[in-house]
Amino acid sequence: MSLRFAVLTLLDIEPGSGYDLKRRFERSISHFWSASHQQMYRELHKLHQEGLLDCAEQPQEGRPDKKVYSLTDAGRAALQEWAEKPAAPQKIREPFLIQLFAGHRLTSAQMRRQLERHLEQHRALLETYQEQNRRFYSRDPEHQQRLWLAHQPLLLGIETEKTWIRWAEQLLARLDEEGDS
Amino acid sequence: MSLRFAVLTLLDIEPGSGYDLKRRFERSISHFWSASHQQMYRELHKLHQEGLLDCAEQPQEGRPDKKVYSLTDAGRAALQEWAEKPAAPQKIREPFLIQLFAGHRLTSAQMRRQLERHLEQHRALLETYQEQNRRFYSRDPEHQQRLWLAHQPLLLGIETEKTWIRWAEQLLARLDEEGDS
DNA sequence: ACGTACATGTAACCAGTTACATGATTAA
DNA sequence: TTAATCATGTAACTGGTTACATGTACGT
Repeated sequence: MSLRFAVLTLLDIEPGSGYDLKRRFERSISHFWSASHQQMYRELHKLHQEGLLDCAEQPQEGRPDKKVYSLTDAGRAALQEWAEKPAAPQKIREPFLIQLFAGHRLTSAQMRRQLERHLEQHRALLETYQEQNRRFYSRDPEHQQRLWLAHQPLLLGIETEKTWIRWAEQLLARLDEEGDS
Repeated sequence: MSLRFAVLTLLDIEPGSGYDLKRRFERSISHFWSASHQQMYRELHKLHQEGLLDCAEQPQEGRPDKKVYSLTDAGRAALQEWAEKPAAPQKIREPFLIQLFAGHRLTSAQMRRQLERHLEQHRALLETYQEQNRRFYSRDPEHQQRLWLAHQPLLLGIETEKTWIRWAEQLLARLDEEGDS
């Protein structure tokens, strides 16, 4: 259910084509929800069929035609209704933690490598989040004011990554203490 | 792919039936990976077919027969191989953050209600995690020593929940400041 | 000649959820 | 007699991933 409302939300802010949407997804929603272009197109067709979206075909020169989607009244109503409803909190799904759980099958050196690899990945992710954060604060105050709510997930992302990194560093320190036991 | 290795990991620690597995899942792995009993049975059948599991049928009195699964050599090899391999870090998938993103469709009172509802849920989750943590530390030192690695995901869960709660509280405070703008 | 951006799709498959089905035992 | 626990499953559906397909334009 979530993808459809992510799509409706983006098109509510500004109409666009499937291709457009994909890019806007990557720049914003992808921090907390991702989707491939195939999913996007499938969802757009379904939403169109159900009458939640209008579709205007725009012929273009030298490029494939564009299908520009926008919300119908029914679409806006559906989005509104969903936005007010409680959303079920998701559980963590992290394969790496299953590997930790299976840790008795690894030597402590292998375990270290696994942890260090993940640390690297999370540090890199933190870096890109912080970069995006800096970009946000370097824009004009009007922009910051207008989009402050939409900016909050990024802040959560930053804090979550820091938490993960702290945890992994402590675990590494503990692995050192324990030696090869 | 993760479910199959979660199953293999649990059966590597101790053989058991599908029903057993389900309960052990709930007590341990479910903090970071969940599955329904249907998924479990399906996975067990597949793993058995592929020769990664042995199955011993145990007739019981007054109860349905039990199928006790345990790893074959091939199963242990597959688990080992997977445990050494890098695991792709998962992205956050949190519908609530999409709702935040669609925040312009809500009044700030509605937004407050949504946030408070989520805060409650995360506080409750933190409580149950901390309860499990206390139980762990109340057990004998030998037990703590033996399972310290498997206990780490719970610590991560606790810190993650705290982070979430801090973030939501700050957001609430900010909503108050902004008033009904 | 090669890659990237623009633009849209089909098909097959895998993973996860929901609903339904069966049937004995035990404790309130 | 009602609900919970033990124990295993089928079927239909929804959501997500991977692979494949097509074709122009523009820069290097």
